[in-house]
Amino acid sequence: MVVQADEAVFRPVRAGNPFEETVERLLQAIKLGVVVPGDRLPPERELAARLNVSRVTLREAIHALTEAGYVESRRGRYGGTFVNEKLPKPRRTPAKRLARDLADGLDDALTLRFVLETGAAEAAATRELSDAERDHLERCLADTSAARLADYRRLDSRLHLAIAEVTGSPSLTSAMADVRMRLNELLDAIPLLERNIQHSNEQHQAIVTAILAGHPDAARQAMQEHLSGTAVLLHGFLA
Amino acid sequence: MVVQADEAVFRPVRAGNPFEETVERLLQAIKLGVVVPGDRLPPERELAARLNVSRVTLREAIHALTEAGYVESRRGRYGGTFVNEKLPKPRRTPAKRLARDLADGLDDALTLRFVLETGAAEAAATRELSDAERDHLERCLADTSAARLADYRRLDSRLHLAIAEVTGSPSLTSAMADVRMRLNELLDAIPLLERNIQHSNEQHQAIVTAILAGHPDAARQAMQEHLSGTAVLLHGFLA
DNA sequence: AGTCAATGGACTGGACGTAGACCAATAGAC
DNA sequence: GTCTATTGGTCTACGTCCAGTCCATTGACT
Repeated sequence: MVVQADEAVFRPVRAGNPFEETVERLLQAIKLGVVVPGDRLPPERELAARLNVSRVTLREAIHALTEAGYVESRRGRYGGTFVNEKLPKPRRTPAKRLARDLADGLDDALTLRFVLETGAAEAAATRELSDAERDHLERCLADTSAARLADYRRLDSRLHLAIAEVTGSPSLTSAMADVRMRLNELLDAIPLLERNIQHSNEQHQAIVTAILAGHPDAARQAMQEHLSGTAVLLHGFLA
Repeated sequence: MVVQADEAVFRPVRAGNPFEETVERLLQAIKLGVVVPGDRLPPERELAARLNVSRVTLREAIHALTEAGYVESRRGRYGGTFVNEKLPKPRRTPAKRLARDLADGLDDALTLRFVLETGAAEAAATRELSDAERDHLERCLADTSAARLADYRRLDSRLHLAIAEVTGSPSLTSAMADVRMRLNELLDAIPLLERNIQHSNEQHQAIVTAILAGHPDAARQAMQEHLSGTAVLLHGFLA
């Protein structure tokens, strides 16, 4: 039984090379809706510094995303790298890959997500929120409600991330972003239905209302119900 | 308000160089009680593979820990790298460093810890536990209760980690190990009192009992009370 | 006493990542 | 129209890290 803690502590120090990690991060920003189509990424020099990567490596990552159709770069003053208006469709992950992920860590990811998201909802409802934070939450909620089917996953992620943001804990936000990326890959394999969206929107409303009203228990409860939906969906489709 | 999510997503891809990260990981294993004095670390070749680091880099890290007095290496078959019986005292972090950490991320770390640990306690109580897992939990609880003052922090960490382990989610365990390392540095600056320990042990007992009985709400509640103790302690001493 | 498998210790060539300087283009300011 | 600050694009010299190989040592087993 020392085994399990070993696994956690002696896990890889770094997942891949800096290039791959950087690509993953930029994809995270796009797929989780942190930067939306039309947005400009920070200048290469600044972004490289923030990611703690050399400019060369960052440029290679950007180049890869350009080839994949996610971004476009323009030179000159007031130039920069911009997120495309038309994002490429997520390609369906091969079934073999899904099966591996399933055996590997579906329950792991779902457990962690449950803990992080219900905890974030509770923590957000506990805190005293500024006006800007309240506006931000409501804006994200409205955006998600109005989202078309193609944009739904992205704006839904953005809303959940916004809840993490208003806890005031960047580490919590990062952790949630990471686990969401892991799950989104699996979710992309599952069809998104109109009535699921409607139900989802109602739950979002309940969650945000509880947070803004400062009701931690209600917020946690609402988030818990919301998450159980996708959890059974994933288990149903993949198990 | 896009700022906060930016910070989370565009955070550094890697904290330091592989050498530093590796040292940090090995220290984590020792300081959180995953490996105890007298234990042998996995062979260099295996450990390097698991950490995804070259053997050279791992050896440099081990060398650093040897110099610092944490481990000792012996050659030959049945040799290896062993954790010293007498561990070096954690050196008091300079007040300036503490002040920085305080401003930087005390609330961040405390929020994340709260979310992870209460969530872990709840998740552990929700799961069906194997006999081995129940034994492991009780063993860790007993070890902590019997701990002498000098060993308390380490065995306490080990117990909390054990709770994460029995959730069955390695990612959750890793996340808890990381945030605990961040907080332990601060806790080392605070004197440990006998009566705090006694109180702590009673709370541990309540938490483990609730988990073994399969009472998620009680487990969460007990953990919440347990954590609030050190939270106010830290705020009191550092704020 | 001898054997041998497992382990730490040491070396080398090559790939990858970095830092820093410099070039090229662009759009607004004047 | 010209200037100029800002941004992406390119190149070079240097460090770090890695994969692979071989050596040195040890202690249990025969």
